[in-house]
Amino acid sequence: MARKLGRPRVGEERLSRKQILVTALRLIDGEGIEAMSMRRLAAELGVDPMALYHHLPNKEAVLAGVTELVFSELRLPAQAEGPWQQQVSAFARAYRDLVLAHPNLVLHLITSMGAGSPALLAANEVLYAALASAGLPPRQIVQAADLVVDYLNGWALAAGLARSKHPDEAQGLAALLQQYPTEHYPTLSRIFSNLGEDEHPGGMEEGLVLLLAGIEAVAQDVAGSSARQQGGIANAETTAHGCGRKDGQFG
Amino acid sequence: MARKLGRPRVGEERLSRKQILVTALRLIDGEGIEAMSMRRLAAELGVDPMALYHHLPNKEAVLAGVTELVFSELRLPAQAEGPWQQQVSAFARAYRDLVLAHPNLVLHLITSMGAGSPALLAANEVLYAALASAGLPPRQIVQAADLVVDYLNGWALAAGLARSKHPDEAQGLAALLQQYPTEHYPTLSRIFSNLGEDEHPGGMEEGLVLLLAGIEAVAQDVAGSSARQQGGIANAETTAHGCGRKDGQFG
DNA sequence: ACCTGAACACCGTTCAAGT
DNA sequence: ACCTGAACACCGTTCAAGT
Repeated sequence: MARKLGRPRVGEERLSRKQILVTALRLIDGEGIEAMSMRRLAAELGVDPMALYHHLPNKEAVLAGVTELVFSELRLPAQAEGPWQQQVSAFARAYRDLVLAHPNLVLHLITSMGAGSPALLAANEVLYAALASAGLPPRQIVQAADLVVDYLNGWALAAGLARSKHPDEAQGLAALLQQYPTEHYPTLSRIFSNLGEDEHPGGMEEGLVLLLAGIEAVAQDVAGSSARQQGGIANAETTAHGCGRKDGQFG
Repeated sequence: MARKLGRPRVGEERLSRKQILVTALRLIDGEGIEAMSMRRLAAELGVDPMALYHHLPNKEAVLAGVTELVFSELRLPAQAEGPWQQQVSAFARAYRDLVLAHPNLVLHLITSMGAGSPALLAANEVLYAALASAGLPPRQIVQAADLVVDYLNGWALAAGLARSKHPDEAQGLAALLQQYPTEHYPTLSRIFSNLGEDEHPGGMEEGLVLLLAGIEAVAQDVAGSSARQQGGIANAETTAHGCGRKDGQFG
């Protein structure tokens, strides 16, 4: 706070990349993603806006750095402990906790799942190892991992948005439905009226269990007949659907 | 193009809400979401920027209107035709086609799935009707629908981003992996090296099939023993996992 | 009613200048 | 090297004025 101008002496630099990112994250967590402007961030640090550009090339880099910072906090489970379903569940919980700790960053978190930071590759290593221990062949491992990641991102999006918006805006389907006569959307009306008040699911586990059951069905299918040609989940479709039709519009 | 000033005569208004939204969508599809500024949009319409505010209250309303416009194009399948798995698949394909037709809008599409436009309630009506015809009780219908929607949004996000970014940026996990020695991420390296070049899944159907298998497992479970207490997917966990442990950290 | 134009309070970023 | 300050080219939006 003392010095006002000029180059600081060695050891007393006022800024660092890390410090900028930590402050940016605090700003985002506290006031939302739109509050994080370069000028506002600089003000928060008590510094000229342009000083930031000596540590990070642009705003996009700041947001990428913040996202990387958060991902580095991912508390991955120890590998290969317990049944593969529990490994996947533990992975999912770690990701969920990360998102719920920083709901205002959710859009950046989920859009960065495909990026290449080491923290992310480490996370994928854990997920793939869990699925590999289920006995799936490579192609199905990738399919199952994509399924898990896509689901987690979709769930995180919904949960993050619900947390970062004002509670009055976060209307569920049930609430929206009450603005219309019941005969307008008969199935929705029937289902939600037959649902207890506190019976709404909403958690991540419920969906994950269904999803694991689906993966397991394929795993058993593969184990039961390892000599099927070209393997693949097309077999699962036949098995699971009970009707072998492969839709022509697909793909 | 002829008149320059003042109030237009009746019947020759230069602007309409619909026209603004259509132009905004064209701009987004053609040049990306960040190209859609109020000033740019006005220029595209050959009009003063402030003219827009007589038809829409602010930029957020423009984006919401564009999103609603796109959702109104959702080509929902006819209800209750064929087995429920095909109904869900048809619903999923309709949503996928919508996203792939407007990849630059993907973030707004997936964040609006929870909003309350009539088009969206109609879509949910179809999805819930399909799941209801699977014989699931209300609570599991909601769980399964959430699962499907979350997965579709997660998939749409990944697919939309891949399409709207430059192809060189859209690196898959396999490409990123090659920057590291194989012993760094042994499972990932093993799996992707055992995967044929054109064997990468990536489509929406593969995951959906796994997911439907999981729902079906629960549906059979419910049908097979309808007298189980409080029903619910906890049963599916026991059945599917083959290990009755309910993780304490869950929830 | 509908469009205009100036103005306000913001942005991200470049560039030349300070120490 | 690191920070500053003015400047540029944008934003979204308000407000008073035109017809």
